[in-house]
Amino acid sequence: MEADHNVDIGGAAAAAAEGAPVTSRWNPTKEQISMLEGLYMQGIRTPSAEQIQQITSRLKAYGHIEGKNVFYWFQNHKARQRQKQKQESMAYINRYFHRTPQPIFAPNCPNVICSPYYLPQSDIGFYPQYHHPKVLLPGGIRRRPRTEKQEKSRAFDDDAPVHMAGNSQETLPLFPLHPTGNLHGETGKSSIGSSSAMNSTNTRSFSDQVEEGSGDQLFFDFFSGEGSSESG
Amino acid sequence: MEADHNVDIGGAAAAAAEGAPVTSRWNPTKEQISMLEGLYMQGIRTPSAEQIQQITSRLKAYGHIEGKNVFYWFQNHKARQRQKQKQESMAYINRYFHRTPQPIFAPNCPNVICSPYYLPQSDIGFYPQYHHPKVLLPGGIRRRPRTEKQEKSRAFDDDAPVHMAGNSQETLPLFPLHPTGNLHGETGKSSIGSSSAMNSTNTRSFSDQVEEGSGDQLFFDFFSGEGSSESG
DNA sequence: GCAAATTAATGATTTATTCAAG
DNA sequence: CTTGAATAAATCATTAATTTGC
Repeated sequence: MEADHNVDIGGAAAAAAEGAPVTSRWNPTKEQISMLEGLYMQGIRTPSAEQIQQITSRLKAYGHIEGKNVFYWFQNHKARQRQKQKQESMAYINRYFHRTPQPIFAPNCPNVICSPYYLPQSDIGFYPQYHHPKVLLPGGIRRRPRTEKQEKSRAFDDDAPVHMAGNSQETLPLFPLHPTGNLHGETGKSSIGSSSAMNSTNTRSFSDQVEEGSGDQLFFDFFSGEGSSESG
Repeated sequence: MEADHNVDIGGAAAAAAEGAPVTSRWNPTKEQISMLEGLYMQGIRTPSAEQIQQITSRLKAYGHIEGKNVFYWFQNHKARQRQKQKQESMAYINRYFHRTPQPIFAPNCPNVICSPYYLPQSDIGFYPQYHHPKVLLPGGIRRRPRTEKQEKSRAFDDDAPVHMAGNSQETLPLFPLHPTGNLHGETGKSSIGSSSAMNSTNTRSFSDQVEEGSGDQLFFDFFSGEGSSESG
């Protein structure tokens, strides 16, 4: 229970109120990036919810940040590192093919490029998370050593939020989760305020979502219909 | 700590108490599926957080269900419907090619298969959500009308859960969101009492969160190091 | 008829793509 | 061009159907 009073519970909202550029998207500070990279280098690839929370909490000291940002950062960083690696591999292999008389998959297994920059030195691969070296061939070979049994993966927490009743100091960012759901439309910006959405005009523009207006109509209508005559 | 009153308010927990197979994964009831399908047929493709919450609340009357289940259901259903349609389209085209002397793309535009099983009868395609016929050619044509401007899409709910403080009656499930991360882990475990679990025996099979053992070690170690001597 | 073995569905995760802000 | 954010596709894993042998 530290005096985290400044918890800018809602950086965006606060910023808006201040007149700042309502940062529509997270802008990581140097420190934040450093720390994130450090964590990544330590082998953290897909932080668990707990970890995300902790990371977020820590990083909040260096600027506004939410769980989702951490989540996305790792997601993107991982993907892009892999991408980079893939490209390099490809280049390497290409060069290899163009230069040498293809040893027909020599015993050396030249295709195992592993570790563009963070590979374990030898066997110290005991990261809490999974860190499969994962060769990443240019375009074929789809590895899937995940069939082990899966540590158990970290899934949702169910719908738990409700636990923390009145402690307002923390406001655990809960972090985003899910790719598409989302909230209440434009007001969203203010987010934290706890959410809400006082009016949610309508996000219907590009993808799906029914307009909240008539949408809900339909939505509820359906329920009314089914709800009453169902059970059979 | 807890007296294990097993508030079986949750389906899983209750089932466990009863002797049922601790269902490690959601098992929708007939009613739930019917309603979900109805909603889908109404055009709902990617329900917003609010919608998910409402749907979940309603469906709870027919059995245990959580926001994430609803979320996933739509995700999967959408994907699989599309998949199915694609296959059918392919089959159709294949047959077409094998039978007739390819009219060189006749004026009829035979490639527009649209609607394997739920197409509008003639022009009544005014679903609130997008209903792009979206031909779905076997393997090309990647539509992307999403380039509109994006109202801002409905993203996560940020850290919204905190809203309802002590009202234990509803406990709006906030809904899961996110594909992989998950949320506030620790406390989460006990979540609402709905699921989870009093002792973690049941859901833990796949649930989430590492046991925070060595993993956190590293994690914190880093922060200690960076955190203390970082700042610059 | 029932239980073990298979197969088919489908819930849940992860990875790859895509979009757009800075 | 970089990269945070969002969505879709691919995959994995568990549960319900279904089949098979007794």
